[in-house]
Amino acid sequence: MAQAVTQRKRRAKPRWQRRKDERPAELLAAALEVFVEKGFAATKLADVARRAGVTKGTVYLYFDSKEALFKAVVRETIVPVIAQGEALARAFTGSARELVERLVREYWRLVGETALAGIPKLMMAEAATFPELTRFYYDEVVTRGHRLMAGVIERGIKNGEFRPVDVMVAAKLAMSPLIHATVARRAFASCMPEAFNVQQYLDTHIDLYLHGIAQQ
Amino acid sequence: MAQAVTQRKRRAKPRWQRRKDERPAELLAAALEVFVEKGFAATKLADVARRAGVTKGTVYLYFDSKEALFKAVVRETIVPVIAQGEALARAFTGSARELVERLVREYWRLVGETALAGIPKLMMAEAATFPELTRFYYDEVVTRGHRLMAGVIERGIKNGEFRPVDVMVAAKLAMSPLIHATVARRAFASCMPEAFNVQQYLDTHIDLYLHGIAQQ
DNA sequence: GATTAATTACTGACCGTTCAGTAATTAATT
DNA sequence: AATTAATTACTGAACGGTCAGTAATTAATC
Repeated sequence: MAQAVTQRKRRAKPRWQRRKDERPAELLAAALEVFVEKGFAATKLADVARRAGVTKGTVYLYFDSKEALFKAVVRETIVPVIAQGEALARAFTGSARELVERLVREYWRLVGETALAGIPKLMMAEAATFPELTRFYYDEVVTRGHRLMAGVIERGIKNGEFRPVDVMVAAKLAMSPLIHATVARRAFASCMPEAFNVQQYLDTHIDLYLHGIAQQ
Repeated sequence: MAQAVTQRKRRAKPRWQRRKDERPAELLAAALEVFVEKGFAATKLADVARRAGVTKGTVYLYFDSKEALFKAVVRETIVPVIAQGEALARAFTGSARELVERLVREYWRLVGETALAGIPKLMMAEAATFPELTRFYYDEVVTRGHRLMAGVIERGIKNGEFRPVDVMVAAKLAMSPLIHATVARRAFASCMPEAFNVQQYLDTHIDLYLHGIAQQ
């Protein structure tokens, strides 16, 4: 009788569960949150673990160190998005100006307004601490993203939609208001209570940019 | 005789100097460097002190705590620049488009390519840790800067140089490629060995932006 | 020689990392 | 199906290095 309480019935939930397969992803998601919020140095692994529903020790079953966890967060979360953008550009059949607009809005949908928005902030903040990771990020994310946009702009120049400009520089200028907005919005979230209509910001950027680069 | 070596002669330079008046500014300059490079949490006060030519204890003669030092760095280094920009705009007599260009280039000269470039990076990274400082920075730097640029754009719309757009949004879009460049350039400095011609980036931004916002 | 700017030596809290032990799960045996 | 043995995912206490902050001491300047 008294035993019935303590005795493990099928239904009673145990103090913890074994979730070998799910843990890594859960830890990465928790780590992304905390790293973005606090930065690398101020992040406590106990905090990450708690958010993932485990304790500190468990982190070390799946990652060698705090640094390894950090690197895994960056490497495994952001690259897929670039690939997605590249696929979109390949499949697109409309005009260059339509594709520029599409890519800008898609970036916001997939990065700007998701948890991934934290990654650029994190890389800016921690670049000096992790040179090799920074190199990876710069090559596989920044440059690859710029090349993607540069290709579109080149297409637009070739078919007469756009003025002749340095395509790599123009690509950076198409992206930089986006990156800055993703970073700044998080940083100053508490300071812009009502204002900063993101949609308007995106609309105006697309409008000004396409007017600016348009032929004649 | 043996004394003559240890004895303090007039000429022999003392082991350290008392520099009550200069220390604060020297400590702030050193602190800016280290905070920017390492972030708040990873910065060691002993390191800051060493760069300022003193030891850790001295820091506490002039600043209450690490946090107080950090806040002083932000508060005392950046605001003067804004005031300078405002004065420039007031005194300017040319067209709105010339003033936009002038402000963009001036921002780069005074912030982008100086040690001050670290401040925006720092604020993005540490905003969550210092809400009250962030509010200060947002009000006294970000918003004030945007209002400055918005005023110029409004002038341009009124006199027919520019198309009618939301001036605050347009102001943000004039600045965001600059802020992003200041932050990204530091973060990825080691990754862009030769490339990234800043002048070309500025020129193209001004060109595209003014074309984009120009009437007709 | 009095004052105080600066150094030096110290403390205590914090946190990444380790690892012995525990409990959840699976497999083997009856 | 029930019992027991074996496995291993997970816990949490403990260790040790680091560093912000402080107290005691020294020496530069007036």
